[in-house]
Amino acid sequence: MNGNAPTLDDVARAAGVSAATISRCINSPDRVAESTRLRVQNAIDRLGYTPNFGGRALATRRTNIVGAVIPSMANAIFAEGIQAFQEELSREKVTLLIGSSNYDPDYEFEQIQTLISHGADGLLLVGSNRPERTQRFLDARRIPTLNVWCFQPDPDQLFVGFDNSRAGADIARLVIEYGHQNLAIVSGICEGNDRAADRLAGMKQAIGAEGIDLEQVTVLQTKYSFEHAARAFDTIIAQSPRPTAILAGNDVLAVGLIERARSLGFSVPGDLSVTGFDDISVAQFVEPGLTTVRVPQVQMGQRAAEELLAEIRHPGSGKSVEMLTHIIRRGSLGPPTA
Amino acid sequence: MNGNAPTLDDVARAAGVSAATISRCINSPDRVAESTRLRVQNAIDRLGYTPNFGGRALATRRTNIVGAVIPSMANAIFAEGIQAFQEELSREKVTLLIGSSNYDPDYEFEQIQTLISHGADGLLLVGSNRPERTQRFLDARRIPTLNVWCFQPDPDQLFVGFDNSRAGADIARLVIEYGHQNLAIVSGICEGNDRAADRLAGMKQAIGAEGIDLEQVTVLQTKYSFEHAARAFDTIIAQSPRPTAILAGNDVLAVGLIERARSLGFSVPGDLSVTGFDDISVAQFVEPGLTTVRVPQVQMGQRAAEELLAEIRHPGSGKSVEMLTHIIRRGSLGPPTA
DNA sequence: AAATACTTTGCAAGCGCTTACATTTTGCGA
DNA sequence: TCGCAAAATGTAAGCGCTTGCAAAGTATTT
Repeated sequence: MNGNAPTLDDVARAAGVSAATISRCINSPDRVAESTRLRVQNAIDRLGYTPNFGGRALATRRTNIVGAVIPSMANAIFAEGIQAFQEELSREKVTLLIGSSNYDPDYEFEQIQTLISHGADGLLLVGSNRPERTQRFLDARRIPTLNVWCFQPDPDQLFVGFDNSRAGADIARLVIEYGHQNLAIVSGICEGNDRAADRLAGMKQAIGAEGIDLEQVTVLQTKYSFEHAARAFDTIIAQSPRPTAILAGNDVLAVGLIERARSLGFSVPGDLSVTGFDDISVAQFVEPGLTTVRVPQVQMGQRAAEELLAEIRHPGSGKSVEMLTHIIRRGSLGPPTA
Repeated sequence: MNGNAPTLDDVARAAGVSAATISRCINSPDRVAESTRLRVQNAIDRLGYTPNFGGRALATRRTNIVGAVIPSMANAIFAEGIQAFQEELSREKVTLLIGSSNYDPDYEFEQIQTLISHGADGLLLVGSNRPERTQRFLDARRIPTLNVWCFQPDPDQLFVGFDNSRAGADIARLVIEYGHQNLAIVSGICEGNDRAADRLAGMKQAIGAEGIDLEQVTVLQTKYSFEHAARAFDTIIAQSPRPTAILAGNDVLAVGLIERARSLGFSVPGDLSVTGFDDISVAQFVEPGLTTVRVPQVQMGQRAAEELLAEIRHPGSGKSVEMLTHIIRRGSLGPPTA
């Protein structure tokens, strides 16, 4: 905040009216006479006045800020959704405060505290299972909170997301339909990440239900990076019998797997099929295109903004929304070669 | 902000001291006697007190928030840099407020106003040429501001970036070295985007300097999307003589060009070379890999945070930093086939 | 024991804004 | 022309916090 920024009083003096009138010009223009409003507007422009945030927050007990804590900004997965979220918010003159947790629950808690101490009127969080401590803090503060990227039929919380488990099951089923019997899964790290855990659980459940022995399915958990995926690939390819399809918990992993496969001379899907999850934009630019689960990020972001704002303005009025995912078929999944 | 949140006075009453003492316990603990501090801390914990942000901001005229306005969050180009920026900030207990401008100067101005009215102590902006009006506003407010993604030897402004023009020239020169004489450029829209404009200018300058007639070089400006790039490709490929290389102002455009080329049956770089700019992660996953200019996003973000914080804490102490780019050679650029 | 310096605490004045209430101005019907 | 309701504006009391200054309490020195 700047020392010499003009204040309401400065504007009032310049326009020859009282501070209250200026305030009204800004907050409820129709309660002010046309002529004064013009004069005031003029003074505001001339002085370059912007309301002081602290003063306003103090007086209204509202900040018009909402906070979001996402696992990482560097990840394309969240970028589009958060962009949509913020566009929707700014339409309502609400500003977004962003923190990122690096997939670490402790760090997430810290970020949540920061956001709240900075006056966030509400919070957008990714996923829903967080440590007791975090949950307690949130409950105590009664800050409107909305969870995205997952969905649970819990009436005490707000969700705008989808069923990761079901989506995981869907894609696993598709792979099996193609005739694959020898599978491997490369998942993200499940600890502290319910989306990853649910996807994995869904996949396993479907695989089991299709009569494949889960003992025979290699499951690796690894960080979301091309390099880690490559390493995972090396482990998997060394096994015998060698899997004919790898289900990845995430497109980044899938792309990493494909790249590694190709650079080692394997053909995808000839020697090996790969599926992803999320449908980030790279998915259509790898060779072959990635068969993956499309997540409605943009809608999710928009809808999340709507519901969170509703909840903030009229507690109790925000609603949970379950969104649907669907599978995008591209070249990376094919039938196994005998 | 919550209605029933405990205030300083509540804590004061609970601890049996004055509000001032509580405030001191929080902000300068060593000016308070050990015994009282303990008692106060106890009361704070018991009541679950957190300082009210508005009150504090009002009293200290500081928010510990910095704002950033980036063209788009959906664009991978900015994601990594901003992530690094925010990590660096949060190390210093400073929070990031983000706005996005959608490459629209008016909207950018609006976002800047929002950020400032929300109390941002400083601002990170992308690029440097903005409308008179915006600049005037910024100057009037004397808000510490730092520009990234570009560099100018202007002592009155802070830059942490690189010379887009030089980088553009570099890549153009490389293409010509490969033997291309028939060139086309697909640039981003230059209006209101000095990075795009500088890159284009640098390319043109280098092309001219190498003795190629600029009149013969088709230059298209288009939005940053795969679709727009595809359309640009169609225009270019219809020309005669047909260019043997296309210089893109950005990796998104380059990837779009390559995809379109391949889907129309052209071989890259056999029939046509393509170069990009930025080295976003897709660049290494397209087929062929994209020859492009690597921009040190992460360092830029980190360094920007350091310098901006310096400038905020001690006006005048922030320094401009010029970073270097270098060309990453991958398969998309090859010699022209006669 | 008195004088001095230092530490610890309290008092109270804002910081810039909103808003209930009071006051003034305006418009309009009688 | 007057009276009155409605519209426009002003007054002033906070919102929760920090901080300069003053007061009170303690320790140290003479």
